[in-house]
Amino acid sequence: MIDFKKLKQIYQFSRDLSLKDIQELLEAAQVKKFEKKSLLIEEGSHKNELFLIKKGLVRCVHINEKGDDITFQLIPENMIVANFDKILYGQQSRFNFEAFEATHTLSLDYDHMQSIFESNHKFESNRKFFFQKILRNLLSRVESFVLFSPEQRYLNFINDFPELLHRVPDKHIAHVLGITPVSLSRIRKRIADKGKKNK
Amino acid sequence: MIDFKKLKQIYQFSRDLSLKDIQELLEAAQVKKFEKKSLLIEEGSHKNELFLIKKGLVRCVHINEKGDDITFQLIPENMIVANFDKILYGQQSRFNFEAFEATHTLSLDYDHMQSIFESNHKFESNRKFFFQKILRNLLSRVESFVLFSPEQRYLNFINDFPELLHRVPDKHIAHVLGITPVSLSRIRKRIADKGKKNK
DNA sequence: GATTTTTGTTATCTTTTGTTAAGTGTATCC
DNA sequence: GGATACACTTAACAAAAGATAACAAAAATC
Repeated sequence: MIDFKKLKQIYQFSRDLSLKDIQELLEAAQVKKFEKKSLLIEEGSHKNELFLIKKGLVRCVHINEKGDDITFQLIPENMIVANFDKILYGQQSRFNFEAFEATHTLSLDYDHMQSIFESNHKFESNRKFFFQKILRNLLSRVESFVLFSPEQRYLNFINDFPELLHRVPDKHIAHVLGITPVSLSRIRKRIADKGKKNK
Repeated sequence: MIDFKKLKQIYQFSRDLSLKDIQELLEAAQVKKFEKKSLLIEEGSHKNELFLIKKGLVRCVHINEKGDDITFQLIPENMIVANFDKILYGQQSRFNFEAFEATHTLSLDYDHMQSIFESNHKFESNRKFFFQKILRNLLSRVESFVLFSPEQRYLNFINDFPELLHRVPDKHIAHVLGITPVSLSRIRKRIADKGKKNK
């Protein structure tokens, strides 16, 4: 029997496909839900699974040698969770991927996805969709670090992900921006003071 | 008649292919050479061309609103020059890609490459090769910004691209690392002083 | 609802960075 | 080879950031 909920989710993921075309994806993809604080992928894992976040929020966390918990990335709806260490280097994950909110995902094995992409050209647009999402995100982050100051970087973040401000403590956002929480607090104050001046 | 030089270069690019398989790539790819200081892609361009650097070095440069020349990336041998703005967003390039040394490339139109990849599964490994190169580079840069200090970032750079130190002025390296040339000079001094202490 | 934990701000002190400018050595170019 | 341009270092000052600690507000937990 067809799982209509899953079907609907896949449709959102890939609108260009015919019902017949998505048969394969339908069989491969799984709807997976995670409770808050549970791990999608844990440090040391060799999991090759991809997750498209349908609802919720995932925090990609690295524990450094001091034992500090550093948020490497925040992954909200319509972004992709992937074990880069495994996919790019065949190594175990150096990160925990933690459900920061109750999270619904569409999950797919990376190798399986690749073989589907290879065997059926109809999925070409999906392949592009997938890699574009990842590339855009990484590139814009590198740009923000090279071309902008921390303050400008924060303003860009507010602009790009306004909802996240209310869903995530500032300290996590600070780490994503490559600064300390205390420093972010001061930046926020500076921005607020500028706002006052202009009145 | 077969261009053996080009053939040899393509072989390096994709060792897994049979002679027959690379026929298509051979027709599509072009060996292009650039004089020092000439532009592979210029700001404002909608060029969709990819360049695999076979010899030489390309500097990806952004001119900011102050008129400062900021090196966004250094692209040496076996790395790929791509007009991200065009490929990811369909927009004109915000960067100049300048041959910093006399540079030999293997060039391929992006759309053409995609269609070749789509039409022949034998090129699957090439596709992976291509995207892996780009993803690894971007990801490691984001990591270096989020997880490491400027000093550690510089040490990592030395480790990853030791040759570049002697081929590129420090000021360009500083920009790639997201710091100013003056600051890099101080970091270098600090590292040198630490080395002395430990004697 | 009281207690505990987490979060954000602020203060202090130290370190680092940005900025600007000056000085020095090295390449480069008629 | 003399003039010019460029690269790097250093200095001086201001601005910003890191580290740490203290405190208050907010959130989570029981």
